[in-house]
Amino acid sequence: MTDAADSAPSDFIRDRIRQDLASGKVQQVVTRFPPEPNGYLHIGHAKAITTSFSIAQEFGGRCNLRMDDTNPGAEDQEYVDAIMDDVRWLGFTWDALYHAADYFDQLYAWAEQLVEKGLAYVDDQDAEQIAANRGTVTSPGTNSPFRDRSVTENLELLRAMKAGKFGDGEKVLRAKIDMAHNNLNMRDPVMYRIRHMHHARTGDAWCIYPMYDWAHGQSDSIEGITHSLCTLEFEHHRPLYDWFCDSLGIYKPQQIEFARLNVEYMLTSKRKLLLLVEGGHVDGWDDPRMPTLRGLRRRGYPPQALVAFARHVGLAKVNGTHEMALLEHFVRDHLNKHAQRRMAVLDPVKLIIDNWPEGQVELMQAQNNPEDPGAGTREVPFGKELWIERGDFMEHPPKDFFRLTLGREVRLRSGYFVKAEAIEKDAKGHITAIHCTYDPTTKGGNAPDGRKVKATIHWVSAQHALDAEVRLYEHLFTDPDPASADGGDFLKLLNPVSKQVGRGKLEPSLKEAKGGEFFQFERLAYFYCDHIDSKPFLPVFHRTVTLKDAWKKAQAKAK
RNA sequence: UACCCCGUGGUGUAAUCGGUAGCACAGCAGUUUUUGGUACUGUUGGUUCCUGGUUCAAGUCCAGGCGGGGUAACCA
Repeated sequence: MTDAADSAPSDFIRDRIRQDLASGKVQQVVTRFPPEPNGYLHIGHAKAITTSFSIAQEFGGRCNLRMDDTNPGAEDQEYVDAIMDDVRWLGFTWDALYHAADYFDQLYAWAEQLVEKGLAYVDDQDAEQIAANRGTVTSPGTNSPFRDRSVTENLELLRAMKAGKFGDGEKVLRAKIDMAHNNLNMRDPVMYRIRHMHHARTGDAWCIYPMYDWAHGQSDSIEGITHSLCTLEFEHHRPLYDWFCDSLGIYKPQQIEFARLNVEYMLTSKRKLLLLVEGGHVDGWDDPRMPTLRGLRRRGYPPQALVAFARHVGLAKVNGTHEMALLEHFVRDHLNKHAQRRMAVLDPVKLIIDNWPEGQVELMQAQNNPEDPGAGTREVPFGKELWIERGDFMEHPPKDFFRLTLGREVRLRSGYFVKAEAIEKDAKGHITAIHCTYDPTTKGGNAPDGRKVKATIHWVSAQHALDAEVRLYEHLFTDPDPASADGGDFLKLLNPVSKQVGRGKLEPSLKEAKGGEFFQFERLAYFYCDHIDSKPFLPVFHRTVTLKDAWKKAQAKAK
C-alpha cells in the first residue's frame, strides 16, 4: 500500500482522540460497535466497524460489540448470530460482547432517580397526541397536561407501568426538558414505552422497554466508552445524550459523528434492501449483488479489501458517494496478490491443431501466481482439440487487434505457439472451428529462434474440460445513484442483466475447488467458488470483478 | 422558511501555532510483460463555493451571502 493514509490515518476523530489522550482526559481509548440486531450488516457497517475497531487498536484501547436490543418487536436472535459472524469475517475481535438488555435494571433504577429529581414524568397522552403536541421545526411544542404530576404520583405510575398494570401504549415515561427547545429531540423525549412482549434475552421480565436515547448513552457510560462514534444523523441526539448523563451525574462519553458510507450503484437503506429481497429481485440477503456483508462475501470480495477500502475513504463530516471503481481497486489489489490463476473459457469455440498427433496428451506446467512464486505450479493437460475464447479470434480484425486471425501466430498460455490456418463455418456463417498448426519447438511458450508473438491467449483441453456453472454479475442498478430515482422508484433502475448464469469450460484442476476459494480466470476476471451452492466436484463460480481490459476499453471508445 | 452540520481537481480525502495545495482512485501517454492483467514512469485537471475583512502571509481566522445535507417514530 503506497497510500500513507492507510498506515497512519489522519482525520478529525483521531485528532480529537490524540488531544484527549495528551490532555489526560482519557487514559485508554474504549470504543464500541452497537448494531441493532434487526437486519443484516452491509457495506456501510463495514466502515463503522473498521472505524471503531481500528481506532481502538491503533491507540492500544478496547472495542466492544454491543447488541442494541431495546426493541423486542424488531429484533431477532438470527441477526445477532449473523452480526457476530460478519464482524469476525471482517477480521475483528471484540474485547467484550454486551447487550443493552443487560442494563435494563440499571436503566430502570436511573429512571426512578430522574423522576425523583423532577426530571421525568409519566404521560397519559397517546402517541398521536404526543406527536401533535411536539410542535414542528418552526413552532414550539405544548406542554403535556400531565407534565406537572407530583414526584410521588410519577413514581407510583412508573412502578405500575413496570409492574404491568397498563396496556401497550397507555402511558410513557418522558424526560422533562423543554417543549419549546429548538432541537426536537429535547422536547420531552420518551424514555420508556409499554410493550407486553417477550424479549429474546430478558424473556418476560419486562413490559416497559427503553427508547434508543434513554439506553444508548447510558450503555456507553456503563461500559466506560471514551469515544462513542456514530453517523451524522445522530448529531441532534448528542445534546440529549449529554443531558441524560449530566442529569444522572454519571460518566459521560464523548459522542462524535462522522459521515456514513455511500457507494455508487449500492443501496444501504434497510427498507429498500428488504423490498429487493421480498420482491424477488435478488435471491435473498446473501445474493452476490447485495451490498450486505453476506452478499459481498458470496460475491468473492475479500474482507481485507473491504477493510482497506473503509480505512482509505477516511472520516469526515461531508456526505458523499464513493466511486465503485475505488472499491473494485481494493478488491483487485488484494486478489491480484492472493488469487491463484486458472484457465477457463466462457464463450468457447473449438481450436483444432492439425499437426498434433491424434490421441496425444501432454501435461503443461503452469504458474499458479506470477505475483507469488511461492504459490508454485500445476499441470494442465494439452491435446489436439482445445477450447479458446470466441473473442480471441477474428476473421477480419481491425489493425489494433493482435490476437488470433488467419495466418497469424499467437501463444497459447503455458503451451505452444499456434498459427491459424483455416476456419469451418455452419450454414449461417458462424465459425464452428478454427484449424491451426503448432510449432513443436515452442513448448512452454518460447521460440528457440527468439521470434515474438503479439498475443497470448488462454485455452482448455476439450477432452479434459470441466463443464461448470458460472454466474456473471454486474451492477444491480443501471444508475450510479439508485436512491434518488424519480419518485423514489428505484426498482425501475434495476439492471436486467445484473446476473447471467452460464456454463464454462474450465481447466480440470478446478474440479477440486472448494467453496470459499477464489481464483483468477486468466485474462477474464476473479471468480469465487460459492460456499453455498457448490457441491463436491461440482463447483459453482461467481464472478467477483473483471480484470481491467484495455482492449475492451479502446473498442468502446472507438464506437 | 426553525435549529444543527458541512462546502478543497471527475470521485474521495490531506495540509503542525495561519506560511503558499499533497495523496489515492479514475482519465491520458509511455516502458516492461508468456494475462491487452500486474508493475513502473510521465501527465491532464483545482480562481481551495462567493464577496468583503484581519495579516507580511488565509484552504486555514472573522463577517455576510450562496449551495448541499440532516432533523418533527411510543425505530435505532
